[in-house]
Amino acid sequence: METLNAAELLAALGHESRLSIFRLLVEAGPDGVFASAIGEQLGLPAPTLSFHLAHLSRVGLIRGQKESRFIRYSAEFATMDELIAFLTHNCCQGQACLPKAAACDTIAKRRNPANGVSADSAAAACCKPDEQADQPEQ
Amino acid sequence: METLNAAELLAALGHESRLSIFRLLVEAGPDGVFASAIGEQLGLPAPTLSFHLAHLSRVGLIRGQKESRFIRYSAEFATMDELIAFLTHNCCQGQACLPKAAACDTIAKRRNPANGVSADSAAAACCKPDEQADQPEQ
DNA sequence: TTTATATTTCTATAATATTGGAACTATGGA
DNA sequence: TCCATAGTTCCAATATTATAGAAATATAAA
Repeated sequence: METLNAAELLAALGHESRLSIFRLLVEAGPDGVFASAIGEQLGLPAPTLSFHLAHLSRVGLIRGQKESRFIRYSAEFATMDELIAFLTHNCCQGQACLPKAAACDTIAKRRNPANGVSADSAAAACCKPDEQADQPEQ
Repeated sequence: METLNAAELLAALGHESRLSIFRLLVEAGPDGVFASAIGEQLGLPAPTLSFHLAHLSRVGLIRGQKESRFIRYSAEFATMDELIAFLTHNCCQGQACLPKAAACDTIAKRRNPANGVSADSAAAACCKPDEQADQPEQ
């Protein structure tokens, strides 16, 4: 992911209504939520909601799937994943940047086909060396 | 972290120049970089750079430490950490939301005082159940 | 004390984003 | 067909943000 692209994603999330929408969809999971339900839960007028949904869709953070009269929106987890990877990539030149972060030894299992995606996420916004070839620039 | 606060952080990062500054500081590590060096590397006029540094400082993503005539800026890793935690918190109601993410079993070591902060970071922007009491709302 | 350097503040301008009412389109049910 | 509902697009007012020159401040070196 390039800086410009990452900045677009971050800017899309950098608005209270859009962040609320995205978080709602992240918590909802892959099944997503109908647009009308989002608007109801967040109390947004339809045109405003539509504007923000379009913005989030345009940058690829959510996706809408039409179902008869409704549109079911869901989070694009892969995009969020890439964004977080960008933010934390090559932190501190791959050195342990936090005093306590001595045990940076679980990287190998990241995206290991054997166990899929590991569960640690926000653990350390740091310490992800380059040598592991984990999408250094895709 | 509240939604409004997280949105402010994301908005701060949602600008190409500021994101470049922040990434530069993340890669630089805890020692940070002098403001002048940042401006040189990114080719930003001094007032523009100052404007963006002030913005990032205000929201707490970076910190500036004066050293004689210079100011040494460094990333606030803890803030980035909290932001990523907010983004990924309670994803998919704590269920595995990605087909492959069956092995969500390494959460317990998150922030374990024994090994400090674990190395996995961008691994899965998902699957962080609530039950672990890992800052659900601080 | 003068000068150079690092950085900020002031300022005006330009560009961009947000908002929601009104009107429109699409779909399904009566 | 007619109506209700879900959602979008249009539009204009408003608000916010970014930009960089010029001037100001602070520090150190000559």
